Amino acid sequence: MPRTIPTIPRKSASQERSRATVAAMLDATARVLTRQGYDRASTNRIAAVAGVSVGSLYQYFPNKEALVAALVARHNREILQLVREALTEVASLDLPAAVRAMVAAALDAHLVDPALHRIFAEQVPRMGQLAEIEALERETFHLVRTYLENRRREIFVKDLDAATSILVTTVEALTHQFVITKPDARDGARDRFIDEVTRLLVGYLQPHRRR
Amino acid sequence: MPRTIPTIPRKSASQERSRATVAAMLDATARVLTRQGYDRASTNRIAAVAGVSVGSLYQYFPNKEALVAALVARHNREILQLVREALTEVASLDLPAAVRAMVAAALDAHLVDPALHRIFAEQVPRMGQLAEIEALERETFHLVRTYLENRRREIFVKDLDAATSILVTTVEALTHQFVITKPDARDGARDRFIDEVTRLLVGYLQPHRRR
Amino acid sequence: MPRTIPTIPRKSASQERSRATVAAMLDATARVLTRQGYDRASTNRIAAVAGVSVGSLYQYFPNKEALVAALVARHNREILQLVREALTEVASLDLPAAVRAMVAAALDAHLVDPALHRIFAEQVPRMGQLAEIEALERETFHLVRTYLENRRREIFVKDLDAATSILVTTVEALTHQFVITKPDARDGARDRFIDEVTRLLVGYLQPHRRR
Amino acid sequence: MPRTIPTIPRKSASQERSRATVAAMLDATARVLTRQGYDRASTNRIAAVAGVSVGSLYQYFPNKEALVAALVARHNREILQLVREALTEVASLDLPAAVRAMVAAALDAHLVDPALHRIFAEQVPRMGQLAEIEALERETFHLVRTYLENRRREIFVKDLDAATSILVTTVEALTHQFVITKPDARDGARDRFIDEVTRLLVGYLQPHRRR
DNA sequence: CATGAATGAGTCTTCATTCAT
DNA sequence: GATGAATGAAGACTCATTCAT
Repeated sequence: MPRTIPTIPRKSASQERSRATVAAMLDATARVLTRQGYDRASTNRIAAVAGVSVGSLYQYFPNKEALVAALVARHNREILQLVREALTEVASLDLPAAVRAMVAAALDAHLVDPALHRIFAEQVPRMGQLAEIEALERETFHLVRTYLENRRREIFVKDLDAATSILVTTVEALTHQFVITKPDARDGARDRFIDEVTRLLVGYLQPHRRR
Repeated sequence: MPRTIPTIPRKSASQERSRATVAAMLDATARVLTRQGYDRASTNRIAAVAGVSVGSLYQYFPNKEALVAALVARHNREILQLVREALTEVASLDLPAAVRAMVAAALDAHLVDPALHRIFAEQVPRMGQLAEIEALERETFHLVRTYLENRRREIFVKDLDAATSILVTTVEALTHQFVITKPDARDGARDRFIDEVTRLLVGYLQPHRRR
Repeated sequence: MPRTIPTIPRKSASQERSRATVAAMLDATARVLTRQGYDRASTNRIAAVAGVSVGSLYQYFPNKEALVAALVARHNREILQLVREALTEVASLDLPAAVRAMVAAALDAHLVDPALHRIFAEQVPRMGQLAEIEALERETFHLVRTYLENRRREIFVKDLDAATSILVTTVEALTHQFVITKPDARDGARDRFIDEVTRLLVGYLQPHRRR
Repeated sequence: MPRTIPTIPRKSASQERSRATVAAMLDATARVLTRQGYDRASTNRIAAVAGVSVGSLYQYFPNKEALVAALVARHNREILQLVREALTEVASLDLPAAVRAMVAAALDAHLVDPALHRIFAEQVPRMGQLAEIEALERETFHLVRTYLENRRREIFVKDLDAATSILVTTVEALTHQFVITKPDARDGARDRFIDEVTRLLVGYLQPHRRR
């Protein structure tokens, strides 16, 4: 009996091209967004940069918002990937090591595309309401909360939700600011930053411990 | 005792009217900005809401950016006022009390006009580069740093600048988030929030202390 | 006592200019509509023909539909004027003379701007729903019905509404068709046409009479 | 007697499929036209509704106009069928019966697809110039004229062409209006309508007769 | 023949800004 | 100084049509 050579089904040519086209569009969106800002990012300009016609762009995205949302989604997928991995590996670590890993992961996440991240944060209207953003926040919250829950005996907090929220928000804000203000930080500065943030948060979660 | 006739030179009628007109324009800007968002805030709409003609608006502001910048400046003056007062009164307090006061002041600052604050933070392009914002940040940084400097012996930090930055950024981020997500928080929730943030920061600055 | 010279309040310069501008826009709309058809009548083209900028056009009309509606309204005012006058004068005439006058008035109405009338009838979407059209139809119907009511004894119809409707529709259709197919008809042809239509309708309303 | 094997050459599979495809396209056109109006009826939308690709559509029709024209032609064929049959059967009838039959036929014709008919009449640009429409009008005119010619002695008209034109136009207009304004008319209303129109026209053609 | 992705001219509409009154 | 009509560049989006696969 002839063994059928297993064939991972090739994406049909058209599908592949589609994918490439969409990717090019998102790349162009990111590029225009970071180079020119949200206001100047017109669909025509984006299409031009992507090397396609506006018409094609509208074949894939019903409107400008959807285009930006798709870019946010793609960006978030990358970040979520990092965050998930980091928080998975963290499960067995003790709190200081875990917090340190989280902060490091947050930094990595912000360094995926700092300029883009900044535009998202500062200029995209109704960014917060985007389903993608809410999902990312929810999942991050959930992952962190789960970790803390497992370590409940080691930490000191009345309200786990509140603590999670403070943890997540603080890490995000400090990381964001660090990346914005010190885009060229060397490893040394980076490590010192991580140390400090870790100390801040561990001190909050484990006030009893002498350090 | 003869009552002193107030001699502080009255602003001339026209100057006073000017002020009122400008105030009306800024009010209108704030109103339109919060009601409709940055994109929909056209100068014509703002002028209409202010009850003046576009022409008049351009008599006072060379362009839309300047208009928004002026509003930012006015808003910042209010906030800076609060912050200054709080940080002045704080000078004599010990660290926990001082931090608590700072957090409370930050909350008050955010509650001056949360909706407007949010628009500024999320939609105004190149907000960060505005001279007014940088000035506010610089002054806040400086005030906080001065306080910490005076208490240097009581606190544990290697790098005072870094600590100040972490303090300011963390307070800002947590406060912002609190105001955004819990706009209707009662005093109880508010106090608990302040407690937590204070504990977070005092634990960072005074790790040796038992609490 | 100095007699105040009675001054018919001049329209202020700006108002007058406004009027002229709006008139120019409607003229241009009519022109483009008849020359190029509804599809080709873009707001930019109309503005260009009117000698104003698109922006100005949108200062007066919120969208293309409103522009066309305004033109319809203006056209209708002229027509309604004719119809009203004719039907007022007709009150004292006997039926044959009255019908003849109505038909003549309808012809005049159609000759106000036959090409435009045609475009309205054939190409403007949802023309029938326009308030202006419905109003014109309603008033015409009412005027005719009132006349017929006053002559009720002389005419033979069971259902006055139905008869009015038939009268109005028939006159409109025949007139329309005459103007379309014989745009250059001489007086002779015109009179013969009026004769025939009159005979048609009088025969319907007064079947008993020998003619 | 040997049964004749039917030899009428079956359309080849492909020809049959072609026909079906074209029919589907025209159905889709009609559907989109009545559902969305002429403006919104894009070729892509039509193709989608027809379940074919735009490309296929352009294989059969060189452009949008041709597509609409073909639909008009198909619709006209149905109507012409009705009209022809009616006017053929009418040949032997006396005038009142004949007119009544014509009006009834016109009504039937309008009820083939009233919504589509309306779109044709109100929105399709340059509808009147379409060869299909002119042909339909010409043939109708001719059929009616022939009938009247055969009855010349019984009717009173100076100009047979003019009379035919009045007859045809009036029936068309009244029928159209009836279908538009009373789409749900019961048989009673329908019969009364036919009565009135018949009386109108017979009175015109046979003024001498007492009725 | 069929497909449907791609095209890009053209549409409606908005808005910062100017300037004659 | 105030007014607000006018401007026109620019933006989002559509759609008839083509053509490589």
